[in-house]
Amino acid sequence: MERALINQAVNFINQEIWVWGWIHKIRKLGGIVFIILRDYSGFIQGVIENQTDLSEELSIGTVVKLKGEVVKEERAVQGIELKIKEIKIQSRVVEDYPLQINKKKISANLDTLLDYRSVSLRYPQISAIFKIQAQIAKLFREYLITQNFTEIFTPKIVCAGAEGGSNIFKVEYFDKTAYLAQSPQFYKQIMVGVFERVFEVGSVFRAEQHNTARHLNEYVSLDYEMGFIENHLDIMRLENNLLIYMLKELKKTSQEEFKFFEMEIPFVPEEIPHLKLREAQSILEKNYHKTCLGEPDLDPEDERLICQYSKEKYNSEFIFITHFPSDKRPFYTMDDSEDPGYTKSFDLLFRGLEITTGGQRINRYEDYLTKMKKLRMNPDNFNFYLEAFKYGMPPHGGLAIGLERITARMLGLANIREASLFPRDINRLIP
RNA sequence: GGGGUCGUAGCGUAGCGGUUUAACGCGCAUGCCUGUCACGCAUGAGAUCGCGGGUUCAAAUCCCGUCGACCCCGCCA
Repeated sequence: MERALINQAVNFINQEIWVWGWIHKIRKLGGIVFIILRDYSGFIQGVIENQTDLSEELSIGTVVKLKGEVVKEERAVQGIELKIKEIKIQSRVVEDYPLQINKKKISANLDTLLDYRSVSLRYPQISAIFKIQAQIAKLFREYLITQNFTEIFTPKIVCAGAEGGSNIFKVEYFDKTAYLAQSPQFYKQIMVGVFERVFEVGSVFRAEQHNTARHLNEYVSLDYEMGFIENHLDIMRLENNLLIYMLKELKKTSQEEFKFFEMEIPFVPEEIPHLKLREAQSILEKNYHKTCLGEPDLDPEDERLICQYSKEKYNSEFIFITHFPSDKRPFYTMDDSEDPGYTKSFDLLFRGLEITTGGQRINRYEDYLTKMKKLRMNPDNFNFYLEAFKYGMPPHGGLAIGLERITARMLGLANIREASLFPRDINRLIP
């Protein structure tokens, strides 16, 4: 008994096939029983007539192998139907589902969905989020590989944080203290000295005590870093092209999943507009009466307003903000010699939220020493990192995209936790 | 870390201007139903109203504490 996938059933009209999956829904109408079966490829309606005892032991979630004849049936929504002949139960349900996964609308709060994650992930509307997320990660890899990037895998247990400060998790490492990586920053820069162009898809950890709809304490960072650049605009150009590629491909592969969210797959302009932070701030003052000039960053409301502006003015849901002040960016950020006090760094905002930070990095050993001295950092603590710069490092830069953030914004999810299979936040460690 | 809101059957909610058998929808169980696709109809089970204390003749309802959740802000992807 070979398995047929549900979405292939249409190729077996008037033939008997075995399909394997979960009972998704049962509708008993007396002498006739309709059963919706779910496998990873889709749904099919099965029908039992005259021997309804076949359905007696079935409940929502029962895992079965089903034998039936595929027939054309106009009365069925999909136009085909499976006339069930035999049912082999593989696994029974021990308890009723705490959530109803077969309704058009999900009627549960986020907290409940997360508490019963193994169940809630079986909602077609919820699993679609992660189908799309998998596509986003795949397309990120795929595109960068076409641009001759090499994928790298860097340690997540580290001896020092890239950003420093208190937002770093401590872990016991035998008789030493180690930390969970906040970013692959140091390692991807080191690897520019090897492969010139590298990328990584991996988890990063932030011990910040935040509790918001856009923060997680563990998230997936899509990173890349590349050598021999002119300036930060090269990094932005590549991200622009990456996004064009991603969304073009998503349009081909994920149209079905997007339907659940009633969201348009976003359009990426040939050239995403960019503004210096100060330009953005004076626009906010002029157009929206916000007083923010001189602030070192945009606050969440500013981000929403500037995205609104970008949409209206440039017809772009994406906008780059560049030239953040030197003292608000990490030590490895390159200053812009033509704009003293400001850096060759940028954020990418998408639908009101920052989804990327990047920029050009310092690449000369002496410049690191000068910068670290100025910031009263001890270079001895970063020997493994600085070593790479002693032996020749080209001008380079890179960025990081928050996978959950881009997923959430693309699908219009209100809370970033919805875009994480098993989110880690300030009070959630289970599941 | 600061501010705000909220905890009532498995899930989503109503009741909070004090006195009932704590209500409704979904789900579940039983029965009826041969074209359902939010199937329908009938009957039924299921809640020490987050927890602890207080006020009162009387508390889901008011007060205090506690635990948990959600939203906003700082910080960030």
